[in-house]
Amino acid sequence: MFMEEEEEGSLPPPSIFFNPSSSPPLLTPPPTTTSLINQPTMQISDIDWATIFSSTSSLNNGGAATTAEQKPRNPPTSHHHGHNMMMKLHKAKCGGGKSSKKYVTPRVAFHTRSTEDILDDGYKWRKYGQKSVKNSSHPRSYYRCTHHTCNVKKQIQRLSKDTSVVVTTYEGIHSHPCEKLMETLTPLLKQLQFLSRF
DNA sequence: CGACTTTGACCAGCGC
DNA sequence: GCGCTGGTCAAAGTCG
Repeated sequence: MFMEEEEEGSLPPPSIFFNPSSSPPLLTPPPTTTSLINQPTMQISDIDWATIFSSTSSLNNGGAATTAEQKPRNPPTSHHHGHNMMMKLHKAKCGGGKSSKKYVTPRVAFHTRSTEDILDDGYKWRKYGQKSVKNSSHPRSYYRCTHHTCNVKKQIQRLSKDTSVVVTTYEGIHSHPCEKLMETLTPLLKQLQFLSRF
C-alpha cells in the first residue's frame, strides 16, 4: 500500500488515497483524468468531491476511521494563520514543528495525470515552502489555504517514476465554503428555489 | 503596495 | 549522540 509515497520521500500516508490523475478540480478541471488509488481510473466529473471532503471530516470527528497508518498531527489552531511569530512561540513551547504530529488530521491524496503542477481545486492557496525529497528528482511544494480562519495544507509532488503524475495531498478540513463552488452553485440554488414554488 | 513566490536556514523526529 | 530527513519559517524578491 502507498508504495508511491514511500518512494517519493516517505510522504506520510493519507487517510484517503486517490489514484491517478487529477487534483480535486471542482470547477475548472485541467485536461486530466482522476481515479481513486487502487481503483479503476475515472473521469474527474465522476468524482463526488463533496463526499470525499465530508468523509475526511467524519474521519476527523469520528475517530473510528483513524488508522495506524495515520500519523498524529496537531489540531488546527488559530496560531497557524497569519501569526508566524505566534507559530514560532508555539513551536518553542511545544517542542517544535515535528511535535505537530501528535494529533490526527485527516489526509487525502490524489494522483493526477497532468502537465500542470498547480491544479485548480476551487480554493486559494499560498505556497510556504519547497523541498527536494529523498528518492525523488522533483521537489515537494507546500501550500496553505489563504482563508484566514482555515488551516488546511496541501503538498504537491511529482512521481519520480512517472513524472506525468502529480501527487496532491490535502491535510485538514476547510472551515469555509469553496468560493468558486459557491459562485457556481448560488445561481443554481436560486433557480431551484424558484422552480420549487411550482 | 499588498499578495504571493522563492529559497536558505532552522528545528525536531527518527534510525543507527 | 550524530547525521539524515521532512516540515516550516521568514527575509528578500517578484508580480499585478
